[in-house]
Amino acid sequence: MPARPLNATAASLLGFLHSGPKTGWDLVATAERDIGDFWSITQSQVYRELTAMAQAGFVEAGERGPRDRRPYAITEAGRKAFASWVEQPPGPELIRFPLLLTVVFGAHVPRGTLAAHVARHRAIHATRLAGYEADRAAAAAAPPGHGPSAYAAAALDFGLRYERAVMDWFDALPDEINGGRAG
Amino acid sequence: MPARPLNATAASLLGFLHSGPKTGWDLVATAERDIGDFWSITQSQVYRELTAMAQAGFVEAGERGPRDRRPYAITEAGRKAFASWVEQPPGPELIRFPLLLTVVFGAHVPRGTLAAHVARHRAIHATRLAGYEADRAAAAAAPPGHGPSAYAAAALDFGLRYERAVMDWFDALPDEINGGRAG
DNA sequence: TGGTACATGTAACATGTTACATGATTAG
DNA sequence: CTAATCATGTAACATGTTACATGTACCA
Repeated sequence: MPARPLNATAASLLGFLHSGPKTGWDLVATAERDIGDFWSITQSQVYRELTAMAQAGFVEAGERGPRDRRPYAITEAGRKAFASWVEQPPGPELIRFPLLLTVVFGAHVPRGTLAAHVARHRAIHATRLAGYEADRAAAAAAPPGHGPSAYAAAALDFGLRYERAVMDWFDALPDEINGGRAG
Repeated sequence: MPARPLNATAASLLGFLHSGPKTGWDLVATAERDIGDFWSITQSQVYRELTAMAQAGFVEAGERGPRDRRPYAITEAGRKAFASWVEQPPGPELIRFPLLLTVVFGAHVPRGTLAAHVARHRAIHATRLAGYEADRAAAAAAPPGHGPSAYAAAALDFGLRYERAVMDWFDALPDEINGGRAG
């Protein structure tokens, strides 16, 4: 129980547990929905962190319910750990964009290949942007007080602006990268 | 020598080696400069990958020079491995933005703390954006044929658009997140 | 002659990914 | 009855991070 400082993944699980006990499964779904666009977490990690945090006394497992559901609740120690995590300055953001790697090494990539990769990703981003726009429209249409919080809205706004920037970038790409039809 | 498919980090080292032999140290510096903004690599990893790729026959170590410099050259097998890596569709991009985590859990974060974190990151991004803008200006001023390649320019353009989007996002943040002066 | 930048490497550990094993419950 | 979904968990491995140990060459 050496109370090592939390990592961001563990901290976000504690964050979600502030609104009541949740099972590992619930946490996976919640994380995917609420922070998945800028902080991905796998199921495997969730169970691992939950076990470790139970050890450390930051969460407590409840009785198993139907289908073996096992709810975890945040403890006082967990709240404290979260509170002190939150005081630490957040680390720098990390972007890993494999497509850009391919672009940078474009001189060593067959033209058609590069163009195909670019086109594929452009389509993915177009879909994602459309999804965010739908989310925003839904949020705007929600009855007052029932839409997402300002915090969730800010996260969505980030996603929206990011995806728009990416689309603009795709659209500004020169033919060498974007247009080539030759092999 | 089971010719496992390359990971993106190893592949980018091979990418850099296309322009001639380099030492681990050189590769760290090159990677930092050319792809560091969207693909970070540590020194430790470079030496590890280099050792593994030498084992696999993708690179060959040359004679040690002054200061124990040990240049690695890409081999034919290495070129092939790179070529087939490049044909694989690039994976999805990964963004890990700890500040956004703090924002999403804003309801459980003291107002002043949140505002301070936001302000700190805004400053960081402002600096980074200014740096990119200077890079672009320098590139534009370079004598014809001596500026960065279209590929490098595309990568810079991404960085520029990304940072602008982030700044716009900061500027659009509501007072609850941005403005709070109270604890 | 002393500090800084260069240069390689290892060890230990943290985090993330993939794949699998197992079983319960629900809906059609 | 059976397929899909819910649900937990483990194992093995890949990748990334941090810290340290060691020594060289250059410059003031």
